Amino acid sequence: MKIGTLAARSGVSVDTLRYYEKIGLLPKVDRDAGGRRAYGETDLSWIEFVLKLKATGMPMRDRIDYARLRAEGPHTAAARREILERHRESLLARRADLDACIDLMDRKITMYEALESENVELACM
Amino acid sequence: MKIGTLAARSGVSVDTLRYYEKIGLLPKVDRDAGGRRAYGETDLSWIEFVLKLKATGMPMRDRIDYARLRAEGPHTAAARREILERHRESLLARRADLDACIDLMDRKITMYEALESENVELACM
DNA sequence: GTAACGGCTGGAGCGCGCTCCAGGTCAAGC
DNA sequence: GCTTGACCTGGAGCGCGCTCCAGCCGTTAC
Repeated sequence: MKIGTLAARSGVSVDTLRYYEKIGLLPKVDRDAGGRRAYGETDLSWIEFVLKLKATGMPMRDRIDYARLRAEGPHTAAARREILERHRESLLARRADLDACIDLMDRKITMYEALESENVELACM
Repeated sequence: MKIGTLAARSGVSVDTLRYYEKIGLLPKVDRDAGGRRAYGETDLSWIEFVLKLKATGMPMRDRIDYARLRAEGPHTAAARREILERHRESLLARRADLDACIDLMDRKITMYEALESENVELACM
């Protein structure tokens, strides 16, 4: 699969794919006879996984570290697992924050409802 | 309270506080005799609230919209409530994404554990 | 009185994560 | 064979959200 196809299938632009390769987020990929990047299905799954890590807020440097370890081979498995475990912890913390903020939204919304129905004045909304 | 005190108490830098005022995230504040910004406790609570909105991913433009409505007065309460309700919905969606990603981390971590203990080879980690 | 500090303004600079461009090569369709 | 278009590289540019700076003024401590 050529870079345009991968871009279409992954939703990542061609320029961004080349940029990701440059910074080490994607492995150096094989080239065809004409020097063009030739991707496989594995590359697509990898990008999709990396996008998930990104979407859940894993910092760029951790994603790059993880990618580098993956490129180095199977003997880095333990280090990769550690990165994922740290990320898992941060996700749990973020979920707790999110829950607290959802509660806050609920309380604020309730205050606004009270304010609208009773015509009460409240400071600092 | 002067801007340096507010910066220390809110954890937001002096420069950033002035920047926030410039873009409308903080209301135009009263000045003392010497032309310096004089903040009250209400300003601090407002900043803390805005930081929470930021921390949970409310886009800058929504925060600014909300701040503008707040500055306009109590008759904008309904519009402000709507912004909070939209944000609440997005937080619920984000929590669902987060849960899915935590599951994914758990599965990947389990795969790594299997890989380490059984010395099995797995593609695309 | 004076030095030092904190605040003021307007505007430039910066780091991140792309995004775009010039100028070229290569290959597939007609 | 020629056109068209996708791909190549290296490097410049950009928008966001600050962050820093010059040059100035007022207040506070000694």
